[in-house]
Amino acid sequence: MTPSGPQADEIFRAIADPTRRAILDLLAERDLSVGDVAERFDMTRPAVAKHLKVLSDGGLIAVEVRGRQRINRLNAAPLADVVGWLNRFEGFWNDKLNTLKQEVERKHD
Amino acid sequence: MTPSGPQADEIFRAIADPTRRAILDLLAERDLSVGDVAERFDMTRPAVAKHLKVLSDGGLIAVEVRGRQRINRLNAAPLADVVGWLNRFEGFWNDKLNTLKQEVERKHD
DNA sequence: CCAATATGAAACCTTGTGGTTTCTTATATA
DNA sequence: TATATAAGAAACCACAAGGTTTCATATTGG
Repeated sequence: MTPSGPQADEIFRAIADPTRRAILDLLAERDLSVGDVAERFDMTRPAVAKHLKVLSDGGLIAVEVRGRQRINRLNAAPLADVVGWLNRFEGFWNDKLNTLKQEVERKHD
Repeated sequence: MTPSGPQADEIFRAIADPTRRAILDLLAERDLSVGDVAERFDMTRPAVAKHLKVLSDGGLIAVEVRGRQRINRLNAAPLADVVGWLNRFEGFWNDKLNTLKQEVERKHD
């Protein structure tokens, strides 16, 4: 059972693209207008605007219209779905880490 | 700064597709051959095989050749990269959760 | 050895995705 | 009010992605 609904797909899709992950990283530091974001990437503003749209579709950013510019603000809450999905694998990499730890400890005897 | 290297992209890409996430969910329960996996989806075996390839490229499954069948085993370790990337947003949704908690507590007064 | 089985591989199709350019619209400001 | 600026919208393009069908190959079991 994968996270609920069509929303999850949009979130996973949103973070699948490296540019979009980088945008989220930027917005984690400060709110930025579309143009501000576009300035920091080697691509045109419309391209960046599309990425912002995808992020918005995933609910990962909120857009505040301020005069003629749109300020994009990070909304990390939906990422909790990703964390939730990852949680079910925690046992697996804990097992791995435990195995590793045990091996290290055995070598230290 | 997004997770390091081209590997991260492959991991994020691998988990972006709902079918592939479902496959990982399956493999979390037991190891399965290609055919075993394909049986549980409404698509042809080659299609499933391609998904398994993507998962393998991301290092998320290990394939053990056993006679004429390939047994796919989950390897969740690379998902730690995703967790690592998500960690930087922890402050954000903790803030959110805290806000929520405070509101609930205020209402309970 | 022969037939069935499990899979890989290649060719192909349709749609989605990430990007561009160009044009329009709305808001600030000199 | 005329002009700069910020952004949305639409048309277009190349390539990646997800799927199919068909064929080839290796192993297993009678």
